[in-house]
Amino acid sequence: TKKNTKAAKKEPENDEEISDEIVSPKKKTAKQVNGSAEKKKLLNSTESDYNIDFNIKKDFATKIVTWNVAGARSCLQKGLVEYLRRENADIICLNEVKIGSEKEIPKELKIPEYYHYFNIGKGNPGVAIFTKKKPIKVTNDLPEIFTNDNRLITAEYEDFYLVSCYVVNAGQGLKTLDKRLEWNRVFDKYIQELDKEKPVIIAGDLNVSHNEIDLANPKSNQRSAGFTKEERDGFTKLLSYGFIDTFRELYPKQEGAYTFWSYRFNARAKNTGWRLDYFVVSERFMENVVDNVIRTNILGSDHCPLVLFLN
Amino acid sequence: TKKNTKAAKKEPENDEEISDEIVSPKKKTAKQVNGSAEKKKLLNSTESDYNIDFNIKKDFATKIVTWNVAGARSCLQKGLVEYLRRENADIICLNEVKIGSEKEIPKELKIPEYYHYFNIGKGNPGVAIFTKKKPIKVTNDLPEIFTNDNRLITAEYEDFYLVSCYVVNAGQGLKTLDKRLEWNRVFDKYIQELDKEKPVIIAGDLNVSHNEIDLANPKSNQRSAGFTKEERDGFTKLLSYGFIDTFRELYPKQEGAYTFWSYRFNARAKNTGWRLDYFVVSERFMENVVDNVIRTNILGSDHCPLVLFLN
DNA sequence: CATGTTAAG
DNA sequence: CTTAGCATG
Repeated sequence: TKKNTKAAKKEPENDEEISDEIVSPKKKTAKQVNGSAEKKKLLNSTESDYNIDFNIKKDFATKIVTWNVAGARSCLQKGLVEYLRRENADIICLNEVKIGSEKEIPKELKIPEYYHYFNIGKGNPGVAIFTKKKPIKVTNDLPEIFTNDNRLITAEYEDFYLVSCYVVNAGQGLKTLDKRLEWNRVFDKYIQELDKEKPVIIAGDLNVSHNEIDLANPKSNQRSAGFTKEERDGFTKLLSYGFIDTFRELYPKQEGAYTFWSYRFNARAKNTGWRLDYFVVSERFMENVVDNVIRTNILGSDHCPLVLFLN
Repeated sequence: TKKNTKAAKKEPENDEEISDEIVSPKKKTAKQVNGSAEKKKLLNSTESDYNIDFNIKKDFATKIVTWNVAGARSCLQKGLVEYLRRENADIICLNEVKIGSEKEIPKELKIPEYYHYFNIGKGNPGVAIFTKKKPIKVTNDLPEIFTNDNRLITAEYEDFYLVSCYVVNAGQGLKTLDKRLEWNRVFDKYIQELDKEKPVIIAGDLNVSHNEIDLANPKSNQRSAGFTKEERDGFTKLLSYGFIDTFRELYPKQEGAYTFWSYRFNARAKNTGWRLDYFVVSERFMENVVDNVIRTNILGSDHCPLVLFLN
């Protein structure tokens, strides 16, 4: 095992130089200046974040990051690329990129050293995978249904399938709970099919907090999207097919560990959050999992990134 | 003739103190304004703007300002109130305030010392009049048609009617030219009715450049909204009923005098503008007009303010 | 290119 | 509260 010391790859899709600048100072109007001042002071880092793996004691060979960026173009202005460069993961899974077409993808997002796969479409959440190693195969969305939802990318590697996804949100007043449950059925079936061939790593925003420990206000959210019995049971069912929620496996009693905080009500400062983003892996793959870290203080979205360390 | 030396009014709708920092509550003559050393430097002012009436040689009793603010809440962030306090007009006409309801009006907009009249509605341009002297009567919109368009306010004073309006834009591809021409018909009729009783001052964005001298690129805009033959003839027709375009009357040969510049193409820096905003007055009232100044370097909107000085 | 609006989260 | 989309200018 080595400590993330891969040789520099040749640039696969982009021949730009990597800029030393932190943020390219895009011209702004007077009104934007206020906002940008806050963004500018490296937006999403603290000193302790700088050595980003300072708390990872064990060796690891592979690092995977997943982040619901809630609009990649906005997140870009808040330091997305600088964070990703610092994280230097082998595989980057982004969701809710909210980019409607290929030609709207800012070129800065296509970080050199990575192959870039986007599954995007107008009005849809959109997901992306950036990967240093070229996958054997990459496919978009589910095979039967929701095939134009731009919610899921499957990347097949030598030793596993990586399924990065943004699961259907049950919506205000649970108005899309039915669609969500239909998604669960098709998704579970799809995952099980993959699992017959190779271990599966599911990464992304599963839009559910599994248990009371996974959100700040379980009592008042019994009928809120993300904590209904139906959604929670759906997550239990997924695990029952032979999968493990890596974070909870590693930190079974850890309270206050969330990955999402509403932009409203100053929720992040008060840590009134939800754990909605996960790495879920095939049981037999758990032995390869070294750690799963929630990057709580990386800003730029209403979600924070999660990192999975593999040996 | 007095020099803008009205007795201090009692505060009509708001009991806040008027800050000495911005404008002394005591009225000043134009000369005193010139001599006073105000400290607050505004985002949208230049040194020569600071003594805002420096170029008005004659005495005046009344000052009226009209400004298409292109969103009053945005303009507020860019110094709208500071400018208005500095201008210290007797009557302020704002259009395109783009505020959908009374409760969305920021309280800072309700400048003490003025009575405030808003004609606003969801999705409509919206207009407002602030006035130090309470009008005899204030009415909204045209009497027959477009009565819910929130485009026009009529304030009746002792000596004149003031009609502040935002005229229908003929639209991209002239798709609302018909509506515009229908507006012209009803508007002309309305103005003529008022003119039978008292002189009329029309103030606002008339959404037309009358002649080639009134825009930077007349040749290429023959079929653009604001410079079609139909709209130009409409303006000629309005004048034919006995009205005068005060700016052109005072400065018949002045080129490059515009009141609007597209936000696009760096138009303002290049002065590729249009004269779309006017004071148009009854012929018999012209003797009361001292000057009409275009405040070219007041920023905050894609239009600039216009000031009418009356004796 | 900017504003306010909407729908989604 | 924030984003991206849209319609209007």
